[in-house]
Amino acid sequence: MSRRDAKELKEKLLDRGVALLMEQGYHGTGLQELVQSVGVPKGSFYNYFESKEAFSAEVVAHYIEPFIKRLDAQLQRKDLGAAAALRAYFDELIEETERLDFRGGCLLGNLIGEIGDTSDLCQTSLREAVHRYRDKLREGIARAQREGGFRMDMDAKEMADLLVNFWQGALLRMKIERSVRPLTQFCDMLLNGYFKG
Amino acid sequence: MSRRDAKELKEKLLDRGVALLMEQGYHGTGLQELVQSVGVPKGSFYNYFESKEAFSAEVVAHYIEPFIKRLDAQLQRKDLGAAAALRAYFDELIEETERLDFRGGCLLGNLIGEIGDTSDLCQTSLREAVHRYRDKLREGIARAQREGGFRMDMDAKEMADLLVNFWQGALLRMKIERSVRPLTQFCDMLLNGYFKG
DNA sequence: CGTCATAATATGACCAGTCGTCTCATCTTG
DNA sequence: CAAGATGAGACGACTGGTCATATTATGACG
Repeated sequence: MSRRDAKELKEKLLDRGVALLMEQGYHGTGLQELVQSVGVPKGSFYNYFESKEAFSAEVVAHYIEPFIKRLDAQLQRKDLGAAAALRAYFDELIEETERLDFRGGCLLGNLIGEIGDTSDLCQTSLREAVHRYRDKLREGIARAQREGGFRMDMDAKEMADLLVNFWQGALLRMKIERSVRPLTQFCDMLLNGYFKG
Repeated sequence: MSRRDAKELKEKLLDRGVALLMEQGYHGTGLQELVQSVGVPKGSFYNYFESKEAFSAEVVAHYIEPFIKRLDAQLQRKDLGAAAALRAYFDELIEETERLDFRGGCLLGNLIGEIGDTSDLCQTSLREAVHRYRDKLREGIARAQREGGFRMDMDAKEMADLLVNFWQGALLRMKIERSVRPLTQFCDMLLNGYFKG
């Protein structure tokens, strides 16, 4: 197998890892299941990753990047202010959640709950991923403040932290209620309410 | 072993189940580990519980009850209004979290993330536990509204949902930041801010 | 340009251990 | 004596991880 294929293979493993860890969690997902469903021999896995734990830490980083990109894409839109772009971004996520029948939620939140204080490696990876996400949100919030869409008497970073944390909580609740209600309530309360001042 | 002892044994299994599921999650906890640490032979477990899944569903109910009792105890205090009692309750939890070195979080949140959409039995049990907790919070919030401590222009049930969901999110964040900051931010923003109107 | 020794990588059978579940002969108790 | 509790262990499947072997890529040399 050539080196180029090898890179694609690693990508495939990470992609599949996102899906499996989302569906079944860390301990619920076996390496055998992972490699078989990708078509990689079991032993080969360890050519690409040190361990299941190290693999999962990479999966976390692999998972969050597209969300940051999508958020950034909304913030780049010329037809929307930053406040409206944030709302558009979360509306997008809510719609997606509904399409997926309220399954999954956020891989970061799920893994934090399951192994957030038992795996140092994953804890670090999870913290860094959350911080990158938070920083992108802060960017949008700060611009919304300058544009007059959001209140100015709060630190943008603090607001971004509220947003991230509350969103995680709303996603958990969504999973057991099987309803978008917690998510829309989140938007109404923060983006359309508290943050407007 | 007499019937009375048997009842104590079941209680012991549930208590230990709370601790183990909290530390290691559902798939991370083995029945063998559970029964050995309680001193029950492995086979006996199935006299008390149908399956690991049914056991976990019972653990969930067993877990939440003390929290509801503690919240109720604060609400019964004659020296505090309902708003202050709620704040006192969460302050108590925050202090406890710090003592435990930011470990664990909330069993409900952790299990929702891990198996909230793969185990129907547990999903139901989790939803019911959250609802009981939410209803007790609503009780306090409604009284705080009547006493003039909280804003009146919002439904108490909706406010209780916000409280529960946001608290779960803050607990997740606390775990990876290893700091009470997300929890105090939660109190400041909701109890001392948004809810006062 | 072709050859080939060597280095790098891929492979999958295999390890020791654990999983959740269930059985059943034996023992305890009302 | 009947009914339930016990406890040792069987069950097949699976766990994360290893390693000797097989395959492939490499680059100096003829």
